[in-house]
Amino acid sequence: MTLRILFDEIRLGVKDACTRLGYSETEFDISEASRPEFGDVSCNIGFLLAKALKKRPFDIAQTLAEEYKKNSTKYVSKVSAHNSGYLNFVANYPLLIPEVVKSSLHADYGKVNLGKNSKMVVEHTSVNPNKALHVGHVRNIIIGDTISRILHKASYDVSVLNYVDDSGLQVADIIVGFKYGGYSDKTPEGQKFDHYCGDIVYVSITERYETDKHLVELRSDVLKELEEGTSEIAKFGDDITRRVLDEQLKTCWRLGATYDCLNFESQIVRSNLWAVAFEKMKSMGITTLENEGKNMGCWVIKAESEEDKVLVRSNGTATYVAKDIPYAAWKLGILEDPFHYKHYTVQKTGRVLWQTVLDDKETKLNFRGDTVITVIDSRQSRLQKIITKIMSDFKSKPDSYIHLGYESVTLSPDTAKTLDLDTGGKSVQMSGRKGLYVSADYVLDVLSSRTFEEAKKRNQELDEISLVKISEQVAIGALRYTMIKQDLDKIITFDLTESLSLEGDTGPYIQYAYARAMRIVEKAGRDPIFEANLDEMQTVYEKDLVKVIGKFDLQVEDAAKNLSPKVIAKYCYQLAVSFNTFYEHVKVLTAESESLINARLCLVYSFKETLGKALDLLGIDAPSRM
RNA sequence: GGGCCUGUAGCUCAGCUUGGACAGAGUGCUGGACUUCUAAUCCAGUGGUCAAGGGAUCGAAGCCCUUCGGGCCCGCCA
Repeated sequence: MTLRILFDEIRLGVKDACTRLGYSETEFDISEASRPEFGDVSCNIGFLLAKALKKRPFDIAQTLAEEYKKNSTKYVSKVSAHNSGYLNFVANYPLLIPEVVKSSLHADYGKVNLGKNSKMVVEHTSVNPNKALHVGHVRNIIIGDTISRILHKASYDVSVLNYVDDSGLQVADIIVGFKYGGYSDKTPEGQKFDHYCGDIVYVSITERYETDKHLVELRSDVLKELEEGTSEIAKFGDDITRRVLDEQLKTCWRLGATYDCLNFESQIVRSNLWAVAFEKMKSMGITTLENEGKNMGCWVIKAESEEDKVLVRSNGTATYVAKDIPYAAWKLGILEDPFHYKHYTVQKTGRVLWQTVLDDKETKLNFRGDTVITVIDSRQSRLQKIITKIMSDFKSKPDSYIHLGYESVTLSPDTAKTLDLDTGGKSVQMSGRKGLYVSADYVLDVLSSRTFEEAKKRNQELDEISLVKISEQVAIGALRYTMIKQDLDKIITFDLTESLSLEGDTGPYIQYAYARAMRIVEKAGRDPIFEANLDEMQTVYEKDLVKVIGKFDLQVEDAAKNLSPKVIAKYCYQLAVSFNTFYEHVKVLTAESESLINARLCLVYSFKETLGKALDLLGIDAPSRM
């Protein structure tokens, strides 16, 4: 069982007491007590009934406390009214402790049945395949990957998609660079191909557009050829794109993210999906042909209180938003699926990665969902709002298409300075085109070597291979945690120096708590006996740890319902704090009695199992040493 | 001009969805704890007119309104 049962019991008990006292039915809150001296659980019903009953909240709480005691309770050991008016409850720990500890050992501890196995699609990453990933992309990847892990834990059947815009302007840019700009398409010695394309080719060709207008014209031609997909240039483009994509995916995998399917824009363009979606919009009256004004000859979408949005230009071509509509409709299963699916690779976790193809000899699979979450930064909110509206019209059901937006990652003044940019003390938006960014690989490498030094200092007997493994796990833990612990609508100012901090509210702090627990379990040299009596654990440190362990599923539910990955980050931190406090104040292996040693060992075991599962939702490895 | 987001301790942020008990962390600074299950830890101290003003409420950091500061978006570009 978990704390949920305790909450439910109290809710029911209070309700019964109200009924018996003849109080009118009221929606009241059962919540964790804000301070330990108030007990474990609090109820605000006194305040809510005060007006109707014309009594002080405290008097009501007191009457209810007396009434509550009349019925037998299982998980509550004490009920009392507080001066403030709250009704407070103390948990029955001798019962709670063993039940929480035992539940936490189950493989699917923390699982909640929110999704009831309904199909959910999460799309994230979706970086133009012409450059290496930078820390801004990392935020997208981590949010998307974490949310898909959480939704899976909440019993959704999740498919993860990565949209590859292989026929867009940014790809055209580097193709121009290779074909007409004099850049070799050979990967330079000691460099990843994605870095070479982004750092050198993309940035310098963009610069040259300023002075060489002929290159700009060539780009338009290349773009057209990429969309048509038949020419020599298009084949060359396809080859380049896939080389970059392969390198990008290595970084994603390094970060711990995996996917189910790669969706190529070029295939959506060639699949006729757009024509089908366009006809549907026309017949539903979603888009109209403008006969006058500045948008004359265009198909537009009318929006309340905002400018009309052009979908189809007067020359008949589709705009950027328009291209997203058939894909969104495809994801929701609204349009017939024109794709077949080809094996791309098997990822490290064993998860198979597929790719869309238009070759009907390949397999037919289903990567679509009843609900679709698209992770895109909030600068795209306006366009995403349009898509959301069209999808709810298509589905005649709101909320099936969800844009999960997040604020951008900017560079701190100090970090900008390392890129030779003086921002005058302000943080600055990253820009791939201007070459103003910090790459994900670079951050991970720096972090990894920093954590390697730390790990080596502490574990001199460990060999190089183990140390490298630990430092990589810790580096990724550190990066993933900073990207997820903050609310989605807060800007993250990335500072290279600060990102190396491994103390306090960080990923490594949490991982360290896990490693400490593992050491105790190892050194104990025996398995805990969970059937034994655990009553001897009576300190606040033990009780608090049990309480935190016991609310894992409530946190998963909260995170999934609100699509808020930080909830799990905060929970992991809380678990770690609770354990470290316990660790510093009570002894496990040298406790007073054999039975107490066993009891605490059970608790430590329960903690590390729970933290391991919670960290897994964040995609952070739990190292047994560090 | 319109739309979205944001303003809480020196700094970075929780808390706001669902109003209630002295507003919490981390970091910084000051001091303390390693012959002990790993000090990437713990303990204590320091630090806040919750941007400002108004409103409804018995009660507001939270709800409503106004104002001010900061960021982003508003192309027949992608």
